[in-house]
Amino acid sequence: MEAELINAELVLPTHFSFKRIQIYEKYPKGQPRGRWKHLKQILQAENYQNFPTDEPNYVNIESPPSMHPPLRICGITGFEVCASVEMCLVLELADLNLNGLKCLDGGRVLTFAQLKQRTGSCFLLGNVVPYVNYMSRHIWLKRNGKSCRLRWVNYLRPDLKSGQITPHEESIIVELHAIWSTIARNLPGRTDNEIKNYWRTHFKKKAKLSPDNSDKARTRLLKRQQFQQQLQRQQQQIQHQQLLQLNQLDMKKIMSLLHDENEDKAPCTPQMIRQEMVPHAIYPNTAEDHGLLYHMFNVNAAVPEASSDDIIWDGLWDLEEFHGINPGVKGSIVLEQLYGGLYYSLVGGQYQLASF
DNA sequence: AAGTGTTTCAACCGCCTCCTG
DNA sequence: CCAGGAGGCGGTTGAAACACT
Repeated sequence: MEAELINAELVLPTHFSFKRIQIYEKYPKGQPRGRWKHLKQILQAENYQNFPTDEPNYVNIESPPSMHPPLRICGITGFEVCASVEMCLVLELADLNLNGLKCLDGGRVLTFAQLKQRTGSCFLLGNVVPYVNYMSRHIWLKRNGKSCRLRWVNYLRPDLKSGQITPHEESIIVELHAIWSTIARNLPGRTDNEIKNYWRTHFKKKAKLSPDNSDKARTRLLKRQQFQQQLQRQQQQIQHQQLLQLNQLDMKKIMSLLHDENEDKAPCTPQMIRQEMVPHAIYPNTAEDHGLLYHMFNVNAAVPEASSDDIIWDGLWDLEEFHGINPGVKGSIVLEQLYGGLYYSLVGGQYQLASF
């Protein structure tokens, strides 16, 4: 195994820059400018090609977010990393050992794209610790988990929205500018980096040209505060209504689960309830999951494309700020909202259902 | 076609907070 | 309580892409 690993390293360069892949072709003699492809175009094209296993390209140098052992909750699925079924599945499929030093796919380096193909989902890759460690240690040494994660979040995430910023999105950016992460949370599929860049490109120059006197600044601040207060009020109202509905709908199921727990004498953890009630991996930043969860809250209602409802709906995901809950544990937050007045408390090593 | 200025945007940097052991 | 690490966040950089002459 080790010998084959060394062979793979000889084939592959020691380090890839995310940006400089075509640098040697820059402005060749006799070639017109303007023929360079945007990185997005390169990626798109490569997605439809079958590269040899050990041939590096823009697709297979992707890395999923780092998932180091101290992190208990998967940043992608919201589930506990150790308890993840997907983890076992991926490890089995990728034929990895836990040290991450075993060469993949019968001695050849398995690319990210191939792993993605095998598992069938990008979501599962959030848990492939050995794969990331292997890659970072042996091939792309100058990338750490943080830079890979950043690339995933800002660029590779499957639920990222492409295309122009819509007027609706623009209005939110204008209202809330300079708090990029908040804006990003309110605009599904957009990253804070993208919004930041958009602001700098489209508005900063204008702001410089027209002198921003104190009155204007004050008005904007006031407007911003009003907007946030309005948002908060709407969120609270909607949350209250939804919780009332859900309490009625789900109480039976919760009681039956608790009943089962007593029957089987097995501990009923939040994860089990979560799996029972919400069989899909909850990661509400995808359009699909937004749709799913929207229907959970709004039976018989259509998912809005991009309306003021987006703000209200997305605001639900910011509720951890109100409750002071760990922002990484989104799956749990959903459940705490779902069950309204009910929550789980850890008493004497056992989870107990209680009410607020 | 070639040169030059401008815009776009992926990635990096450094500080901060939070979590874990 | 403390130290160390991971991740969040806003500011910044600089190469690629684009626009204009």
